[in-house]
Amino acid sequence: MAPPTRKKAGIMRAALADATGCNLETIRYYENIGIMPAPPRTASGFRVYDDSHVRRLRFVMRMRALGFTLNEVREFLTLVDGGTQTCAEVHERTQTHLAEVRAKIVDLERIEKVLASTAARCSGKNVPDCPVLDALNA
Amino acid sequence: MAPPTRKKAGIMRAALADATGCNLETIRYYENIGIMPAPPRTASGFRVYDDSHVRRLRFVMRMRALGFTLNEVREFLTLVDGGTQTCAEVHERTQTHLAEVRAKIVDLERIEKVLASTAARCSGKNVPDCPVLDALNA
DNA sequence: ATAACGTCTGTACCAACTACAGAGGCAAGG
DNA sequence: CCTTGCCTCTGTAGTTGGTACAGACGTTAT
Repeated sequence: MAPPTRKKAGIMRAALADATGCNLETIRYYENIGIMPAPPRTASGFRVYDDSHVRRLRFVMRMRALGFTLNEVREFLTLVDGGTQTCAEVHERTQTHLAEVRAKIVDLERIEKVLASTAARCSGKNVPDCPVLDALNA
Repeated sequence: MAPPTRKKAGIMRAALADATGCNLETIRYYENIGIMPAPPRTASGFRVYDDSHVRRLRFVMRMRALGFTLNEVREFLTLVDGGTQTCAEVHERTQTHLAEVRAKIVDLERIEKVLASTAARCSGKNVPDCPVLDALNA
């Protein structure tokens, strides 16, 4: 029943996509740009993934969901892979990213205010004279 | 002293960039994708802009600064150029965009919370065990 | 045997620019 | 007159983070 080796089952690309929710093509893309390691292949050239790939891809996807760029993901992975990472380094990068996120929020809130107040001046009627366009032209 | 025609002075690309704060290359790009009209040229092929171009480019830049996509800009410009635009249409598109901006803010605030609370669990000390990475791996 | 998938590769496409190479225009200095 | 130097022109490639083909194989089921 058990195959010759007891090593992790081994799944193919579509199964990895299923297991992680990642897009099929994105997996290959991540391999190409060095975010995911090149997995072993079957004799006929098919990629074979295991639990470690599932874990790594989930890690990547969590960082992306938190708005980290792929470069930032790469840096984190380097720290992790090197085994020499310190909490201090990770903390600092996270704080930097947090500051960027907060800056974006401030920016969007400024935009929100302008849009809301401009739109509020609009009658919404079918008239050719529009305060929104006037504001943009001013 | 006055040139044969009294038409607007006529400025070149770099001057338009200066007048608007737009990047030099972006002006040509906007022309290529139909956001800016192709201006008249000198005999030797240099683009000659006037006040109308300055106004249009400023309009585009304001919309971009408010987070509208170039497609949205194009739509607004079509409404304006057609002369048939109604305030109602402009208002609706602005409201749609406003809703998108608000959704982005909500999204970023969620990210901000996760990042802040995760980072807060971090000692910041030079230890190899990192709660941030643990959280990303969980 | 053959249909119906799955996987492989490379490549092109999206937004919204930015940058660069290589050619040519144009004015001023020597 | 010629050169220097800056301007403009064109097309094309690079950026980020993917997505989507096309066309060629591999694998499995009937």
